[in-house]
Amino acid sequence: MAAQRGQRNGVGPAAPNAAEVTAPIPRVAEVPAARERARAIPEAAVARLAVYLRVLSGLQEQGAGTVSSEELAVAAGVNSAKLRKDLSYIGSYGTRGVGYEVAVLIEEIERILGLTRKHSVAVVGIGNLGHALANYGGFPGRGFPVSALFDIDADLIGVPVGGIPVDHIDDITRVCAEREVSIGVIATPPPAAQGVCDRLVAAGVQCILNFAPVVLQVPDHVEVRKVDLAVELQVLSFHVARRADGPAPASASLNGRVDGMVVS
Amino acid sequence: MAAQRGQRNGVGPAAPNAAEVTAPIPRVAEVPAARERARAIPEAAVARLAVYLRVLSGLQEQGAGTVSSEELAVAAGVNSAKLRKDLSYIGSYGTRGVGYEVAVLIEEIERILGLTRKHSVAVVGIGNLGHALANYGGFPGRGFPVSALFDIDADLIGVPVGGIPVDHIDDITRVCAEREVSIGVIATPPPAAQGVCDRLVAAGVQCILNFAPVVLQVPDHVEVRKVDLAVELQVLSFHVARRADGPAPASASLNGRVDGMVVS
DNA sequence: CTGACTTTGTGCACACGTTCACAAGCGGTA
DNA sequence: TACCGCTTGTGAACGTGTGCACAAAGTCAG
Repeated sequence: MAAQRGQRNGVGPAAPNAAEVTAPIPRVAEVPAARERARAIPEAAVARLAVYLRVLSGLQEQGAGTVSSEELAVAAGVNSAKLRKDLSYIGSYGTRGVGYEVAVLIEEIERILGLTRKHSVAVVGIGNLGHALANYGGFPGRGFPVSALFDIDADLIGVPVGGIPVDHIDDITRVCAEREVSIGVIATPPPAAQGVCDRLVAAGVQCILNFAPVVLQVPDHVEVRKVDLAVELQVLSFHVARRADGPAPASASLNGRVDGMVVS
Repeated sequence: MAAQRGQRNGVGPAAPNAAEVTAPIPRVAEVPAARERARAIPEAAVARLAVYLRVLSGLQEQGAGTVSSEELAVAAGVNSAKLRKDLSYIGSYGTRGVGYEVAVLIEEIERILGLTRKHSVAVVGIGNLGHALANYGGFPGRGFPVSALFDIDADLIGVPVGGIPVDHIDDITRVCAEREVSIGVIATPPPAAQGVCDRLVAAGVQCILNFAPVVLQVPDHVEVRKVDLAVELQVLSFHVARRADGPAPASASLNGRVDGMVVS
């Protein structure tokens, strides 16, 4: 979340009945509004939009033309009111009494998430995880071509992984510039992470996805997201421990899931 | 955040002066406050506690005896007030005017996170990611021994990965029971995820870490956390796009990071 | 023993995110 | 055309989490 220093307009204690934000102008005037709107989307909502997008793609493949907020919400595992609010952040693309047109929604979410432009990804650290990431099919299929791989191990240099040859980390600046990499993924051992991060930043990468269990220091203009597997497990561990204490609320639980669908 | 249905005792506006943990006199009827307290720790704080724990381990290896909230906060990348509040959720283990004793803090955080007990982990889906997880050193070193691996591919069965032989997914119930697996990790292709999830639940697994881009349906008593790589990238993409619009705040940024530390 | 200094622990206020509930708006139907 | 039922979009209430600022509580020097 880094920055955020910017003072927000004095919304204060819930602007009583502030001038209707929707503006008197019919939503035809979308030019500045659409872009300006993006700044206001809560981080949490952005992450959910990505989930909706995936669900919508699935629906589209099944030939669905429209969906109601209720259907989509269930499929995405959220409350329908939240879903509608999330969608309202990007505009009004639904039809009352009917629902949302799948194709339109996909297009709009992709636009807001910036997926209309391809974002080249560079993966640094071609160990087990790096291999997995380089081969991960979910990336290129969704607008994130992995276009560069780096490592420091001489044995790996030049060897293609997932179709892309591994470059030496010393060439990171040049290669990233050449291939217009905008997102860097750090999958190195912890001690190397900050150094790699610095190099990525120097190479002009704007966003970093960090898998190393290290707190990265970056300039304000660089966005970092981290995925820490150990932390995830520890949070789960906490829940196990918490449950072990409480006298357990008897049965109750075991809700109405019935389908015994099994891996096929 | 699946469940949460349970009605919380009317803590309401901050229990006036919650009994001090160390005090032998639990003025609120209930039992050991320490356990009860666990229920009140915000999810976000739990995740940060895990981070503090990692930083503390590093400090301990460097021979540090005590740390102030300020030092620890900087190392963990958070605000010191937030850190103190997070620590206050687990008790009062600091000394005013001095700071926290590293060893004590480590012990207490581990206790709260339930790390004093080992949690066996089962990884399902031994593809690229599954391999990475099976070999990931961060798990066993921190109380999470990976003790079972499963896949549906006959060619993999019996082959040891990271020292553990792969079992067929059909044996999941038996093997998980034998090895007392409490945490399941799903690293299968999306279509297989829900089926695997159902089997894990049937096998008695209480918590699941899901890497498949699918919304899992589980009974209320099972805790699920998901890691979705595509979503992470899309959120980053959103930030890139957002930045591309705004007139860019000129330079400014580039804060005072100086150390040119580079991967060695 | 006293007083100055340091750092914790937390009350409070604010901002953010979630949920509810309902008016507005649209399609279908007679 | 006028009505009816359905679904969206959103104002407002609520709950949670964050950050500030300070009293309480301890150390250390003299």
